[in-house]
This record gives sequence, structure tokens and C-alpha cells, in this order.
Amino acid sequence: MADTTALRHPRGPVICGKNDLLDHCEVHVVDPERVTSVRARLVPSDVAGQMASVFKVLADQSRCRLMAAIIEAGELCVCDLAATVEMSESNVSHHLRVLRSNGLVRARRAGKMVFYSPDDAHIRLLLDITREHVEHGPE
Amino acid sequence: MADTTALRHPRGPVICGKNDLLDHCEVHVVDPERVTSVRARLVPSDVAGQMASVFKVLADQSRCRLMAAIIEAGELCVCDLAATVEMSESNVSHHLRVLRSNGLVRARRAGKMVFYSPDDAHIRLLLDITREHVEHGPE
DNA sequence: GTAACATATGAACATCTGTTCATGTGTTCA
DNA sequence: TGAACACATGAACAGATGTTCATATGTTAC
Repeated sequence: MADTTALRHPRGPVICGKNDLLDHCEVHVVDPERVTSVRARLVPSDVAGQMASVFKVLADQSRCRLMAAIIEAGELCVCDLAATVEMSESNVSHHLRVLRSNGLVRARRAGKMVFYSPDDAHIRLLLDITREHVEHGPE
Repeated sequence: MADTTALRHPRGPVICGKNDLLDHCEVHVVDPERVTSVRARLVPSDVAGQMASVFKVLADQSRCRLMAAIIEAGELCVCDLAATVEMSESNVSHHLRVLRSNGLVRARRAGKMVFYSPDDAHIRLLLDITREHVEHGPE
């Protein structure tokens, strides 16, 4: 889950300030008007970062299957989840922590067991659209 | 973009076959009926893998911004893209390759320049839903 | 109390990822 | 031809990720 847009290496790109909208130091622009207009309507960097974080959570086969199983079942305890997706309970637990700390699932304790359920309606949509996308081609 | 569900380490989990639906070797199941039923309706592993791949492409702030910029503009050349998102052209090029080889954008050559445009309607939906999600809370 | 159980956490690891710099490819215009 | 330009590619490196095994936490039943 690397978030690597921030420049980590000694020398950054050949671009200068952050918000000087190309009024100087244009480096290499072909259609400055268009660039300025797109930049004005573009999603802010920090929002894009948060969006990437959401995608990162889903960017793993195991977590996709876990999330799909939880949505399918409505609610499921850790050991049944492990059996459903055929993974070790430890691994499932690690992944559930990621899902939980990112607000995709909710946990409910019932005696020795902990039951997990979906905690966000958008996520189901994301999974549905993406499944549609990979199963019935792009179009 | 790790796809690590396949077991890479010496000893796998304590689960046995792949499709023996819990008729033996149940390891640790609390509600076998539910497990069997969820497993039957669960998205297949390979589809989940493809879904994770799609999310992986978007699971990076730079690519989210690039994709958003391309959608916003309709079509943009590499150097204008670089100026728009404030990244080096080399880095942009690397990311465009990922977007292109995963079918998210299309490339069109025009003289010295190459113009990139969206190549899939689903992706716009994914970005819209996710932006909605991060900007207007979960619910 | 103790034992057994369900889940969580930590350390270690092999592997993957994004960025950079340097270089290569393909196109246009003298 | 050759120089200038727009873009692509490759190697290298720091850092992040998923899985494993071992161990810790918390709950129930005795």
C-alpha cells in the first residue's frame, strides 16, 4: 500500500512551485489553456490520495474475497470466514484489521467469537461494478 | 501490485483440498451450513484476482490523478499530462503504461505526440463512487 | 483458579512497487 | 543527412505489502 507521490528521491521533477498555474516556468507545455482549465477542475491531490487508499484496500485478491464473502453472508465470524475463503485464521485476522481500520467492515463481539459485517454501502457498488467490468469485458 | 494469495511460503495453511466443500477436514467451522452456502455463491477466486488487479491499477495517488485528468480533459498528450499533475514526464510515461496495458486508457499517435484518452466507461464510475465515498463520508 | 477455545498481534521474510536518472526510439523540420 | 523534440524504456534503490510461525489477549466452562 505504498503512497509514493511525495518525492522521496534526492532530486525532484523539473517542475517548480505548486500553485503557480503555468504563468512561468512552463517547462514543456503544448496547450497551456487546456492544462490550466483541466487543473482547475481536477480532483485535489489529497482527495486523490484518499481515493487511492480505498482502492489499495481492495487491491488484494484475499481482501476482495473476504469482502465479497462478508457482503454475501451479511455477517460471519473469523473461523467461518477462514473456512469460506480457505485461508489461515491468522491471515484472515490480519486482513480483517485492514478492512476494519479503513471502515469497510464492522466488528461485533459475541462471546468468544467476533462477527464481521459490511460497514459501507459504496463498497458493495465498487465490487459489483468491478466484477461486471472483469466478467463482461470493458465495453 | 503484489498478487500474493498463492502460497509462497514453505508451509501452507492448515486447509486441505480446494473444492471439497467442507465434507471432511473442516478444521474449525462454527456454522458449516452457512459456510457451504456462502462458498457456493462466492465470487470465484480467479475473478476476485482480476478484480484486485483492476483496483491495484487505481491504488496509487499518481495514477488516480492521471486517470482523473484524462477523463476530465477527454484527451491529453504526455507533456500536458505531466504539467497538469506536476510529475516528471518519465514518471507519467511509466504510469501511462500501466493504465494502458490494463485497458484503462487508449493511446493515439499524432506526429511527435501521443494523446491518451479513457478506454473504459466503468472506470469513470469507480472514480466517481470512490470520490463520493471519501468526500461525503461512508454511509 | 485452570483448560480450552476464538481471535489478535508481532517479528521475519520474500517479493513487489513507485520514483529517479540515463538512455533509447520514433517523428518532424531544416 | 542531422538536430531537436516527444515519448518510452531499463536499471537501481528505498520503501511497502502479504504471508507465515509463534505468541498474546480475551472469553467461556469447569
